[in-house]
Order: sequence, then structure tokens, then C-alpha cells
Amino acid sequence: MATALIQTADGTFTAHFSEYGLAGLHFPAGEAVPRPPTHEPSAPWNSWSRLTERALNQALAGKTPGPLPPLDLSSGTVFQRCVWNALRKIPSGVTRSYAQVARTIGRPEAVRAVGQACGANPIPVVIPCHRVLAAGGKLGGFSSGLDWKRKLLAREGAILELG
DNA sequence: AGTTCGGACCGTT
DNA sequence: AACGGTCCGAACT
Repeated sequence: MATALIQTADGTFTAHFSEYGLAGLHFPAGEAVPRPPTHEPSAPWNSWSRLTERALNQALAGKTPGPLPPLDLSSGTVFQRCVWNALRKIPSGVTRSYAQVARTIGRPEAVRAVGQACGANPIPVVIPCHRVLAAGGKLGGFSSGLDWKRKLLAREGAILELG
């Protein structure tokens, strides 16, 4: 595994790469980053890092990102990967409810479990867990802070709340 | 219209 | 056994 710092207009994100691809992404930490990352020149990490930086900046700007590095979602359970996969199909600017996602994956009753799976999403922003709201257009929760959720949705031009 | 309460539901630790 | 990024209906203010 390698750690890379990803520079964006919103601060420095931290990315984790396995030998299979991007495995984790963290929002800018409040404090200074502990240690500088180490790179193995031979690995594809530098290439993936560049792809991640480009895609992440696009996403943060509310635009649909282009090519992504391979994603390593092996940390998740079958159910979680199922949910994350469904999340990736939600277009930018569009929102779904936890119940809708539950229906999409064929488990209409596993609503709370879907919420739980969203919280376990290892690659936020790229895997748009922020596009899932509570019923009635209410914001719902967000592991990394609701400010981020609001900000991301606003950048995409998503409609929030109700008139 | 907004709120609180109480069950019911399901995957993860 | 307990906890969640839930949902829905009912009964309030």
C-alpha cells in the first residue's frame, strides 16, 4: 500500500493505493499531515495518483470526472460492494433516497443497512455517497461532516430540501 | 407545516 | 446483543 497526497482547490486529500488500485480517500485533515508519502517509482501509483487528482478536482467542481484509476473495493463485504456499485450509477446532480437505493439493489427492506454501507464507503466523492438523501429530500447524514455533503451537492447543482 | 415517538427492518461488529 | 448516514404512520404543537 502507498499513501499519496492529492492537491485540490478544497485542500489536500489523502489517497491510499493498493496493488490493485485506489483503495481509500480521506478528506483534508484539520491539522498538518503527519508524514510525507513514499513512492515506488516502478509501481503504477504515480499514474493513478495523477488520475485521482484530476478526477477528484473535476468532481469537486461539480463536473463529471473523466477516466478513473482502478478502484480496489476488496475491503467491503458483498452487500457493501453491491451498494457502492449502485452509488456509482447515480449521475452528477441527481439524488436518491436510501430507500430507493435499497430497491435498486433488490433489497427493498434493507434501508438502514444501505445507510450503514454508505458510511463505510472507502472512496467518498469518487463514489458519490453524498448523493443519497433521506426521504422527503432531507439531507440525512454524512460521515465526513454534513458541510461537505451540502457543498458537494451544491457544486453539482442538486436540488435540496423542498420549496 | 413542523415536531416527536415508536416500532419495524437489515447488515456489521 | 447493540448499533446505525432509515422509514413510516400517528399523535401531537
